Amino acid sequence: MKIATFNINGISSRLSSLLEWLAEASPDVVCLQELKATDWAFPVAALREAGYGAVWQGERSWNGVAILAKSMEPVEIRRGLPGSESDTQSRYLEAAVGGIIIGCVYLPNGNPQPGPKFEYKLAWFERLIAHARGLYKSAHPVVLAGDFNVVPTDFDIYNTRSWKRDALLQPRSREAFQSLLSQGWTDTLRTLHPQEPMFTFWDYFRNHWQTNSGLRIDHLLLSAPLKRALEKAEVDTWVRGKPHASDHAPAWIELSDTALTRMGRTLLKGKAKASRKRAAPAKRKRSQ
DNA sequence: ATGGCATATCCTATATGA
Repeated sequence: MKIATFNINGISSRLSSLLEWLAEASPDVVCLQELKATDWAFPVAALREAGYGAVWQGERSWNGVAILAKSMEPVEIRRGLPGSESDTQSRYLEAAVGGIIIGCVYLPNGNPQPGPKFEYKLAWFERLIAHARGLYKSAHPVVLAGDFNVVPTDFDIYNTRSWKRDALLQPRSREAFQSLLSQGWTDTLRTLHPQEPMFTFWDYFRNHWQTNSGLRIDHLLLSAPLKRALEKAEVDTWVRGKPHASDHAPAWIELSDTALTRMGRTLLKGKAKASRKRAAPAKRKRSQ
């Protein structure tokens, strides 16, 4: 199973390149961020024609997240994080696809910092960390994928010189990301490529794409049951090189289907065992 | 400290992104 994340930077003006990438890469699941479109402007018909079911949470002008699934309809679990009912920004969407929980994340950018936008970023991050803890502990197979707007280390950027003051590199942003990982999540791109930067974003300025001056800010994280299934983690950099491209490239992982099948059986067994355990004391009580 | 570019919208201007 191939799972991807792609900050599309405007789905309306990028629809043709999205369809081209879907046809070429054929991912099973896609997390999209920065739709920059209202719910009713989401191109559900074009995506269905391309073979993808979708759930989405749009917003006028900014933000917006979606989860696509090949030949399936993702089953929506939640939109928005717990504890942010008054937050109107569309930044988190969660759905089940083929027995896996997919969390699509668009973390606030946080610039300029310091300031209220940076505080909003950190507060949002705390809510994500709290929700992720529950997901991880649930022992479900979970993938958290999206634009986290954090450059985890200096190795994840071409050069820190002009970015030192940026919200993406601040110690507090990095601490929050490490705190999330410390729950046990696997940072897939870094785990499978410890020696390569693996950039996912190149800004539109100063020929940064042409000089490969990028940042790694799009991440795919795995919960414990999926770790053994991880086979590949890559970035489709060719998409960034196309004319009229998003400033992000799609990043994706490949999970072994045989490992997923095995994992499914183990999880079912575990559930059966757990329900027997729950049933056992009740029986004893009744017989007493 | 600013700008370089790109997207969106209440569009000969402004907010936001990272």
